[in-house]
Amino acid sequence: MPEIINSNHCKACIYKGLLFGGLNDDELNLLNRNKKEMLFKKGEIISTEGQDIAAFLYLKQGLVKLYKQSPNNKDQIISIAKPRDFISLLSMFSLSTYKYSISALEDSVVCSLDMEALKEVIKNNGAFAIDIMKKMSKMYDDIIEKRFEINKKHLRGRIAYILIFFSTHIYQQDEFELPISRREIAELIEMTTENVIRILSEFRKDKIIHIDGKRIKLLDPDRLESVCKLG
Amino acid sequence: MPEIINSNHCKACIYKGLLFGGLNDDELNLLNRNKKEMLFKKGEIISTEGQDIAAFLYLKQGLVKLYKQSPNNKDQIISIAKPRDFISLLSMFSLSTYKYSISALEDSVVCSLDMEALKEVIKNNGAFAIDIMKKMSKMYDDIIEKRFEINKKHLRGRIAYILIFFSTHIYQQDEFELPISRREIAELIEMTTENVIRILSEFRKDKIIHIDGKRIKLLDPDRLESVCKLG
DNA sequence: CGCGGCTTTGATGTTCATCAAGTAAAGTGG
DNA sequence: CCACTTTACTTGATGAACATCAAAGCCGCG
Repeated sequence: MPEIINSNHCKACIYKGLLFGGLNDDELNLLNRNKKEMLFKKGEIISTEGQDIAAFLYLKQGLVKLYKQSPNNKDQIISIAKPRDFISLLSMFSLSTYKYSISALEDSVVCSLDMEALKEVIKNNGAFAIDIMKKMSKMYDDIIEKRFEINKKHLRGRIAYILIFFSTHIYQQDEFELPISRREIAELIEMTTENVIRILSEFRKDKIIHIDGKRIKLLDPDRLESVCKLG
Repeated sequence: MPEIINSNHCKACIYKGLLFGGLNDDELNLLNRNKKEMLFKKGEIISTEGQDIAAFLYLKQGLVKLYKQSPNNKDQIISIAKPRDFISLLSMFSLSTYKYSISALEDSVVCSLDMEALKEVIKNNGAFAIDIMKKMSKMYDDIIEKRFEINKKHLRGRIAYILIFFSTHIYQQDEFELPISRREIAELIEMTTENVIRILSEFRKDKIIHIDGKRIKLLDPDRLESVCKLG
């Protein structure tokens, strides 16, 4: 169960400019009315596919995964979302239920707005509607493009890709703690857990990376980059 | 070069209800002003990725493919669109240029609306904005879901899938003319041309289908269905 | 007529999933 | 706190699935 935490009025939110910069006071008041800010502990589920959509969510802090559940314990991770991402955007206009599940990979702070209120604002503010569409479109395009990129690559290229992804886009550091298990890596880049491990070991033997459990250090980012491109 | 053909006023369009049912006369007049209806011959390119987005397109007749071009002659087909599909929806809110290329697989009639006019209508009509979002969201979700489904399958399953797709969703018949080459099938379901041919031949030998060039007849749809599920 | 694109089949080798088996780490209940 | 169970991680061996290479026939088009 997430902990509800105190929060500012939307008007004073530091993230307002992300999407709500063009709204007037009335609109912000409407959004603020049923607003909640919640802290999800690592591992907690934020929403489950099939559930009724009640809230529009965005991530203020932490890291989450969007995924589809599969029967035989083989989930499919669609995407990793980071702070400032609108994590319920993909389900927003589905027929009433969430298309994907979301869970916290790290302790995460999520801001939750009432979906009906948001739709009300969209209806009355066309410029805002277009902003939402742009965000939605970009998020979808990124997912599709990433999928194709990953599928084109061989396994070594995929692992390189995902290491660069975490290093460059998530942590902005050469050394970091992997937020997901080997198995989740497999679910994200469509291969088996065994091969994730095998190839990480190869990279270690080749002195491209250093591994200590979940702690990864990129020793030779250039070579990793070239494996990503060519593999 | 497409041929411009005469067309009704939007108000009288038989496809109005698809998306424009809730618009008033002023809005329909605005959309109608720069409207064009065009006939593209089989093989003609309707739009190219990277081009400036000027028009909102929908397909009245025919069949088209949406695809991404790749350097070494290996395109990636994203999706096949059929009449009543809004084929420029995916690019609509990208930063000014088309994300995908579109070309005609069969002689196709495309209705082209001025994109700026359409955005104007969106801005002033929130309910319409939401309708567009729903359509957009569904189109993207379908693409993503289809991608995952295809990638999970073995090659035989993929071929079965695509045969069922054409038979059920496009032609509604057991016998039909494939609108795309073996190579395009490969580009659509991510395998090599040789294997497309090989597996079609296997299906022929197994008496699951009958092949005469591009003409396909499903002899045993049930078995095909089960190959699709299990393969 | 010849050239290029599409189709077809066979042979070959690579990539990868699967199976098996074992160690380490982490949660669970008495 | 320790025995117990489960889950995560790791490595090797094996075979299946698949891409690649090669060669040839076919057809339409300039």
